[in-house]
Amino acid sequence: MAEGTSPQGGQGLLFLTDEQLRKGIEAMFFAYRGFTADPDRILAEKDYGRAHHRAIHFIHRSPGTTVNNLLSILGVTKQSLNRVLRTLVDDGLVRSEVGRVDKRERHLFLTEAGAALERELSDAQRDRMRAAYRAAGSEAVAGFRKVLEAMMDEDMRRHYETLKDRGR
Amino acid sequence: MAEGTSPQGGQGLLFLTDEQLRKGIEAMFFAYRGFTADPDRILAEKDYGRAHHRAIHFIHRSPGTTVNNLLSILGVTKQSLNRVLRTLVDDGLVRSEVGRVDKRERHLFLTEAGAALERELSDAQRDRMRAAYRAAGSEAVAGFRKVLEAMMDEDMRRHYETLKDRGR
DNA sequence: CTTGGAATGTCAACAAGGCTGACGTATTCT
DNA sequence: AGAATACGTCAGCCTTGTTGACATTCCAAG
Repeated sequence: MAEGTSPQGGQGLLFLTDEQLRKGIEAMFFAYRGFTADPDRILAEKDYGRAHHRAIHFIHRSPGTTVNNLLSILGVTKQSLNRVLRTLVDDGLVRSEVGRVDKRERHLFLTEAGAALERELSDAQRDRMRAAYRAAGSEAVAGFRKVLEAMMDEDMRRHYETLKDRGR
Repeated sequence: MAEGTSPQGGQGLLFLTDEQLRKGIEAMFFAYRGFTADPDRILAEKDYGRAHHRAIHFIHRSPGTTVNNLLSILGVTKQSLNRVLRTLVDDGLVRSEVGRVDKRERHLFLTEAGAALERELSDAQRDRMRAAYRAAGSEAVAGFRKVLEAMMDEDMRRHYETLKDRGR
C-alpha cells in the first residue's frame, strides 16, 4: 500500500506505463542538472570545466591510474583527455609519473593543490547528494543506486564495480 | 532489517559515509552515460545532437509551448536554442505558430515527421529505462524517483512537477 | 638484434553546442 | 507615446568532443 507502481512490490513484472517511464526520463534530465550545478559554479571561477572535474575525480579515486585506464573510464579520445590533462599538469594539480615496470605508461596522481581542488568540488557535490539522500530516506537510497546500476552499459558497470571494490 | 544503510529505515538521520556518497556520485555519472547512449546513436545517424533531442522531447510533452517556456525548461540561451530550433523547423520536424491571443509568442508543435522521430528516440530510451526498472524492482523505482527529485534545483523541480501534472 | 605492435604524446583541423553582446521588429502593456 | 516583452539574428568566442597523421619510446617475439 505504500507502493505507487505495482502491488507485487520488489521483484516480478511491473506495470510500467509510458507516462511512468517518461517521468523517470525527465527526472534523470533535471536531476543531472542539479547534480552538476554546484561543481560547475566552482569550476567556472577557476577557468576549468566539467572535463577537468571528471579527470580529477577519477585520478583521486584511483591514484596512479594510467592514461589508458582513465581513457576507458571517461569514454573520450586520448586527444581530448590529453588537452585537459596537460592544463592540469601545467597548473600543478596533477603529477604524471613514468611507469617503473612499464616505462611507456604514465601514472597519474593529484598534487596537494589538485587534492585541494578535488576536495572543494566533491564537498559541494556530496553536500547536495547528502541532502537528497536525507530528504528521500534510506530505503529510497538503496533503490536509487539499484536503478542507476541497472541503467549502465556493461563496460561502465565494470568500471563502476572496480571503483566500488577499491573502497572496501 | 532489509536495509543496508541505516537501522531506522525511511526517515530520520542517515549515517552517510563519504564512500557511500561517492558511490552515488559515480553511479549518477555512469548511469547518465547509459541513459543517453541509445538516443545518441540514433541521433548521430541523422546528424542531430542531444540538443535536438531535448527540444523535441519537451515540445512533445507540452505541445504549443512557447519559445520562452522551452528556454527556461532547457536552461540555455535563446541563441543556442534558436540554432537548434531553426534546423528542426527547416527540416520539417517542428512547426512554429504565431500566437492567437499574444501575437508576439510562437507556439511550437511537432509535425508528423517530428513525432515519428520523437517516438523512435523515446522508444529507445524507454526500453532502457524499463529494463532498469524491471531489474531493480518496483520498490527501487519509487526510491529512485524520490532521490532524483530531491536532487533537483528548485526551478527545475517546478518544471518537473508541471510536466508531471499534465499527465494526470 | 631487429622488428612489430602497444602506449603515449602532439599537431592540425573541424563540429556541436554552450556563451555574451548588440541590434531589429513586432506586439502589448502602462 | 513610450516602455517592456517575445522573438529572431548576426558575430564572435570557448569548451569539449571528434578524425587523421605522425613521432617516440619501449616491450616482446622471432
